[in-house]
Amino acid sequence: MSTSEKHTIILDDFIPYRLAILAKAVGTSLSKTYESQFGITNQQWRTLFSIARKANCSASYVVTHAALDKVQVSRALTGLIDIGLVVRKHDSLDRRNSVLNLTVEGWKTYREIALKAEKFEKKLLESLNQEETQILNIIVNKLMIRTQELEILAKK
Amino acid sequence: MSTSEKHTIILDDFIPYRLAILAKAVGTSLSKTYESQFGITNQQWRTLFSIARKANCSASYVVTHAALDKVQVSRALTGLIDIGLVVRKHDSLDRRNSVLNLTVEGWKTYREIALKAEKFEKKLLESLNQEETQILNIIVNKLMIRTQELEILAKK
DNA sequence: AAATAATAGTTTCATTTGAAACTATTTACA
DNA sequence: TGTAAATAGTTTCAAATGAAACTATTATTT
Repeated sequence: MSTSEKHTIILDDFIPYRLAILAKAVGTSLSKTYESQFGITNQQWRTLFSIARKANCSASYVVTHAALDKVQVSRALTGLIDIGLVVRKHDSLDRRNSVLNLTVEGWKTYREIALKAEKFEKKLLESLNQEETQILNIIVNKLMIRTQELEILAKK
Repeated sequence: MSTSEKHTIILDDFIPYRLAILAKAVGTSLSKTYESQFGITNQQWRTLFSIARKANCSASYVVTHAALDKVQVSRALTGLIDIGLVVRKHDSLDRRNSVLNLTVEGWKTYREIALKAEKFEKKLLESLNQEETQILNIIVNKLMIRTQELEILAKK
């Protein structure tokens, strides 16, 4: 096989690859601001943020809101309850549903992490001008929708 | 703790989260186009593409070029050699280095996957106009650089 | 030249992951 | 009402992961 077998895909220019690399780098960098200090995983902080957003929510709410699967949420909750950041009750009207809330300590931790996360995002976006930041959000929306469309098309 | 403990982070608006969700969705969707058909993992196709890019390369080249760690590359290569897509020799001048190449079958598979990947990317980017596509690339570059800068700052 | 350090790559082992099976409870319908 | 299906969440188990230890080879130092 000769080198005339040329092709066009260069990994560094391939958008799905670039997005994967970028998201991983950003995520790793962010996680350093809370993992060691609070002993909390990515899945746990997403869960924490979801409950902060909606008191008395169920685990299924967290599944949807935090883009985690139910196994991940179950385990994240076990951890958060263990370290006293979350309390779980059961819905008396439908005992299958859990009723989740942050403890006082949970709110405190949440606020600290939220502050750090905001600072991180702010610093990250300092590299973009206002127009770019705006377009970034539009692009992410469009690509999310497009990916879902392609999924549906592929199934047919 | 009352609901006056309001905060500002909404997961859906938080860029690091949005990037993670998007990259995962795009990656999962793309992987469906090759995983089942070719029995190849994400790490394996990245390795395949790197070797296609540079014949006679070493595993370390793949590590850098495909953004994988050396354990991942080692395992990806074992798999690719097993199924006959890659051959490995040793550099006679420095026997620590491997010399990697695609087999005829490897080139064939590569071309088929490259074609699918290109089609996928094309379809994905159809949702953006030309200006947006251009800005997307600029943004990804800027954010990558910025993330590296923040990493360095954090270490100090 | 022998000892030490560095490099390329592999293997091991403990942890993380997620699909599938499971428990508990509620809803649908025969 | 009793049986089947659905839903919420947990546990299990097998596979994927990655840090650290390892092998093999080459480079550097004394």
